[in-house]
Amino acid sequence: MGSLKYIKPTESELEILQVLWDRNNATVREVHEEMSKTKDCGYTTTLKLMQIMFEKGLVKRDDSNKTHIYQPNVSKDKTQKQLVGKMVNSLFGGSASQMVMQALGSQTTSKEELDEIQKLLDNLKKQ
Amino acid sequence: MGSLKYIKPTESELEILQVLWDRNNATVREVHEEMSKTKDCGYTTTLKLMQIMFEKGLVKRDDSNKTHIYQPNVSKDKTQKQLVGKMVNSLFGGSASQMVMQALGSQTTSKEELDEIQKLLDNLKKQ
DNA sequence: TTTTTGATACGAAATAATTCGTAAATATGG
DNA sequence: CCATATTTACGAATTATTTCGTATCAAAAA
Repeated sequence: MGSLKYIKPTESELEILQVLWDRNNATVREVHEEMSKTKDCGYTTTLKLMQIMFEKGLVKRDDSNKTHIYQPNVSKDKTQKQLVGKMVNSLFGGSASQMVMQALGSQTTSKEELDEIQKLLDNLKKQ
Repeated sequence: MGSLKYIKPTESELEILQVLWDRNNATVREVHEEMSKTKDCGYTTTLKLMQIMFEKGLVKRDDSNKTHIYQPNVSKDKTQKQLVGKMVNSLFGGSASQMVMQALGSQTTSKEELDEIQKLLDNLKKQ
């Protein structure tokens, strides 16, 4: 079950996936408009990236119309897990809690968020 | 205060920094031996990488002897913060707790580690 | 001293990632 | 139908990263 190969999205690919995860599906133009807010590159650049992502299997697309509609083909959740795991291993010697502490320590976290984490923690402790 | 520019270490550079953080200082040979355990590349490759890191200011070195001694020139803590922060923003829409939950949910975490996190959580809640 | 060993320097090849220009195809508006 | 807009395809240039070969120098061994 699940896809067998781990394709690590590049930085640009992650930006595109972000948009696709948010909107569930989008055309190249829509993705490009969205990304133009924070990044400056030509339309065909975005197009090319998305074509490559299609070849890699990171996205799927409906090309029954001239204007193709793209969708993510990797889940946000799995991708997050994969990249967090990689970072835990390469930067924190495999200790997730080290990373958690770094994240909680340096970012400001609201009371609601802290409560959520507390709940999760309680669950983990039970097991 | 602190260095003004943010140099994002590449993946290979992070591996090298890892060794330097662990040992505080090391020669190219030592770094290379250590990395050879998990990675297969020639000695001059490691050397070149470390020379580039020196130019970028990621490491410093004592070259008063023929065999140079390298030390990290960026702190582990700051680098972790920087990269975690980047990941929180690019993958978790800026929510650190989202990332924390992902990290705790997918990795197995020992009772000791959970207790540590609990302590940190208690502290954060007090404020 | 001569040879061998181990180190740095450095150019450049190999690979990966990003960027763009141009051509061809299809739709849209006059 | 024709002109214009929009889109995809695709080759290729650019930039970043990783890799290695070779020259050179200095220390240690013979």
